[in-house]
Amino acid sequence: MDIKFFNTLGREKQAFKPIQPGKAGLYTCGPTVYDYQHIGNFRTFLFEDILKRVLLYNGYEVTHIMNITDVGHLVSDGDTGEDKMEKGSARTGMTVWEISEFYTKFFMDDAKLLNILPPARYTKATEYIQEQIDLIKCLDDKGYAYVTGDGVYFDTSKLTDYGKLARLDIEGLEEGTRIEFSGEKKNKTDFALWKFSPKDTKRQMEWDSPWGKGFPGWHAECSAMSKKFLGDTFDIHCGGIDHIPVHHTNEIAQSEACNGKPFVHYWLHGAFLEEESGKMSKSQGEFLRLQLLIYKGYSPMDYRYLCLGTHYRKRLLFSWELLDQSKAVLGRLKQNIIKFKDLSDSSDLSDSSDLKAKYQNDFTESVNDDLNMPQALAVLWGVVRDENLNSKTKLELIFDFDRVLGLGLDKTEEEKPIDAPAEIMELVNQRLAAKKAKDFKLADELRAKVKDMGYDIVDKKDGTEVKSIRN
RNA sequence: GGCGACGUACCCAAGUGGCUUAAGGGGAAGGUCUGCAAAACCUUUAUUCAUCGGUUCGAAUCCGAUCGUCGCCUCCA
Repeated sequence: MDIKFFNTLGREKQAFKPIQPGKAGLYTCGPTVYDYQHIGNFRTFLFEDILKRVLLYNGYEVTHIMNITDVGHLVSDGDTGEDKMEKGSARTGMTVWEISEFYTKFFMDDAKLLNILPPARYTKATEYIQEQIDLIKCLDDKGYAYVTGDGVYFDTSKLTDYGKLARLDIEGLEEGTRIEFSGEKKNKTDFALWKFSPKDTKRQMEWDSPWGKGFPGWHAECSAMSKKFLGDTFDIHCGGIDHIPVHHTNEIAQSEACNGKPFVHYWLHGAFLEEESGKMSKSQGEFLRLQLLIYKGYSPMDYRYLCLGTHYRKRLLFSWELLDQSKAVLGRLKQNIIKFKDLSDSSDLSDSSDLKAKYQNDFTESVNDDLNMPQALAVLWGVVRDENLNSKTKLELIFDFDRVLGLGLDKTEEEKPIDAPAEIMELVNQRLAAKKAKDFKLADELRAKVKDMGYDIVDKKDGTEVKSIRN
């Protein structure tokens, strides 16, 4: 079955045709490790994870590269040479290298909690400086670069199709410009390939280059590292929707100018997670981290399910109410799985392999249609509710679907009754006695009392269980 | 100023010309079970897709206008 992707290049759904049969090269723009990643960042990483899982589900061998940007993102265009890493260093008192390590670790921990499959390789920008210099040299040799007082720039007027990905209206851009250009750039869209270290300050991160001491511009890394690990031309490149007009546009310019070949066949971009006040942004102070959700009693999987509920190209408005909904749904799904597990031994219905195949087909059709996860979830619920499927088959289908959903459903286990403190158990036993004596008034009072102390009493057929109340 | 996206029930959301006089989930209401709860299960919950006009045998889906919301053009997932 074909997989269809909405290709930003062309703005239409296209059937995926890999360069090498059965294989897919995938490059996804990773985090800039100058701060924590917020759940909005992770929405994009989750979308990319789903994409990769869909390719794997279809039997592709996926080579996935994700960069870690630990240098080179300038705070603003007219800045003083400080980049985000150096700025973070000044803020925290750590060296830039310590900062990089610190936030990279937090990023990877959160990614793991969200059940995001790790890439074949994480590539740190600072570990591939030579490759970036080689790229810039290549552009310089071919006449695409020029040197100014503060760096080496790419001359975008040398390309006839600059901005094709974003469908940039260069003239409109010029007219509507809100920022003043003080530098020596020849064109508004020209961008830095290499920035020189400021003369009066010693940067923590700087390298020698044929043009002078400094650091690479923030687009160079992706072009250089994708070339190294995936080749001049590869299959799929992803990122947030915000990367279309600048970062990805410039990557294309660099790579295609140097290599003389098309850079990427399919560009996929994820829409933003927004709050009531607009999009989540690190530069606007407070932001939501996964750890905060966990602190508030939500599971990382609750958030993953939340993201699954909306198509990746549609913007998503985050709210706690929405997260509550997701938590409720996932809880119900797991309850069902536990029920099916109990029933699956006593094969309640004869198998219906035709029906199973139909569901499998429906699911594949949904995820292969530009990652239509809301549709895929509807198929999942169809399986859960279908009276003509036996429990064993339902479980097989659910776990099969979870290879794409990544909700860790195969690890679903009944919440173990916990060992409550003795004082709680004492009250629980008193209630049980009251219940047996049919003194329900006292029993209910005792249950309320226990609840106030943070525990739930649940009566089961074969006894009473105590659970701690989270949140 | 330029570029672009979006507006489907109380909430989230799929569907983008006839298979759908609109999937799925949450919530709510009623029911089964239980001393009662909780959980689970069953039933019900949009003649209607921002508004107005047009195209068509046929539109939520195409075209136009209007209103509204938002993003980008500056670092950004």
